[in-house]
Amino acid sequence: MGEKLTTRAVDYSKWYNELVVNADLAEHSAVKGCMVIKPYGFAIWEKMRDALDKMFKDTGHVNAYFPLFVPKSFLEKEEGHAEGFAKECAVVTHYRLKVNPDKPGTLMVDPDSKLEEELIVRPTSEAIIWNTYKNWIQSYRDLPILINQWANVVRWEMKTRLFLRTTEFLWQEGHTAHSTAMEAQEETKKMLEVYAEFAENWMAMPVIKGTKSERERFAGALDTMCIEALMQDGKALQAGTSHFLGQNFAKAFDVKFTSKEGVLDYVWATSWGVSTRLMGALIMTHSDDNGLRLPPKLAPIHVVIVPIYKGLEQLAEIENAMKPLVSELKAIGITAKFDGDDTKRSGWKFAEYELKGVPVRIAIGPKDMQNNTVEIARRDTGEKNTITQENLGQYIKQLLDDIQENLYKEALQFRQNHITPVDSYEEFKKLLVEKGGFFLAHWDGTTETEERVKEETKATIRCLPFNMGMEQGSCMVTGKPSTRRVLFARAY
RNA sequence: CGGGGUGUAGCGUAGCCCGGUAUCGCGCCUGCUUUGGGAGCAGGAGGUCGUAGGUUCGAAUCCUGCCACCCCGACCA
Repeated sequence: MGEKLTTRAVDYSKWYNELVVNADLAEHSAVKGCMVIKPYGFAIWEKMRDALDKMFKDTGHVNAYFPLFVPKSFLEKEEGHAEGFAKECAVVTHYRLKVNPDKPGTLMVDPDSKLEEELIVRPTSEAIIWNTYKNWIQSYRDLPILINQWANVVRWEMKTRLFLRTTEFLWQEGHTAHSTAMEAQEETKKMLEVYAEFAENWMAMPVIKGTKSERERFAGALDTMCIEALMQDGKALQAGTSHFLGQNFAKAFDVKFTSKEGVLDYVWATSWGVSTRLMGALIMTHSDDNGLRLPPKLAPIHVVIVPIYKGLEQLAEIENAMKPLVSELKAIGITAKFDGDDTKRSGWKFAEYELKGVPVRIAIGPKDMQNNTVEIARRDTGEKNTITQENLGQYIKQLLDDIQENLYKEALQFRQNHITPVDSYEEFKKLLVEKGGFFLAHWDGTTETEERVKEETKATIRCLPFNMGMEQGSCMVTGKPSTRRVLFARAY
């Protein structure tokens, strides 16, 4: 981990501020872990959401919506699930306020409005959804159910971090029900693949697919698969998870179906989700010291046109000259913005759009007007070229594709340089500090060893990667026999 | 919840030890000059110094209580 990257990690706050601010309502500490997503930041989220939503639909899923509140008794039903989430729940105990008789002008909770049963603001929706599925499923003919929900959830973490761990966050959660274990397992894997494809093709962020160790597994799941990404400061980030829930929730909520053969059995389940954390991942994967670098597929604005002019007449002249280009780009699906704001100087605009991560900038001034040229700058490399105005549309289309690909290549290169096989615990500890990134090491498969590593180094097992062959070896910590390497890293 | 620290303009700060009505930068407003990489100059607006009390002729400064926030640990997508 170089000095520069450390600095850059700190500076993310500046880029974040373009997109989002921490909620700071009346300096109330309770909402400081929440965030206000500004329009530009939300536009990026919408792009991500739309792309994912289409992928879900293309794989046979439909959207629905379930209640925000989960009765406490529902949450209790699946034991592992309940224990996993108990410590981070916001709880509704009353339903009414009244004017405080002792302190006029202030409100107090009306003690007469105490709820019989507390309501939990959903930290995730398995409980409320499985309580609903119970009524929807009787026969194998009712299966599978392939539902996704776009929603907000609340997890009252002790420590929050913008985008990566906010108290309230936006996400999607898929909840599916199947008649066989195999079908549910296939679904779990399928959705993980969808996430991986989205991360790599849309976010230009390479990920490692794998299975979580028992310790890191989702509360209530039999198996958790994940995609793990590497941030520029050498820390790993879990970017998405897909869980095989077995029959745990069906048993907890008594969801049975009659099979074709007339046998009564519990339903098999999966759940999977990604959140606004992905925006953090996007920023921390591609940003440089000048701000964001957005992959064109997720950029709200693809091209910004900055006029350089003296006087409003010249501005109007340039704007007119650029109108056909804006239309041409629009026709081929490229969003272009002409920034004719006369209250900002061109140099200011250059810096501003770099901060915002707009992939392509066109600058055009009197010289260009005379020569029938424009200056084109690409955000990823900073490269600037003066080119003729002929065929600009096609040129830009190609350029955007190049930028998308280049961002992925750069990130992949960085990650490849930061996957280090290690065979001794000493080497592991040394390189973890000096180099950072992912480490492939042998592990004896026990939770005790995993916990010891975490305690001593703050690194955890990110996953047991797919597509990694068996290999005889010995655990780097205990020396006990091991049949495969697993992926370690310090993580967010 | 334990240990440490800090509250001064929209933001970031100096002043506090050693009491005399608050400094500087960014931002904001006005004017002129500028405009091919976050403009320059001049003028201006904006502060119950976290809060309640105490000491004092006089408190941002000293004392006490309260509140809030930040950092380190326990939790975690």
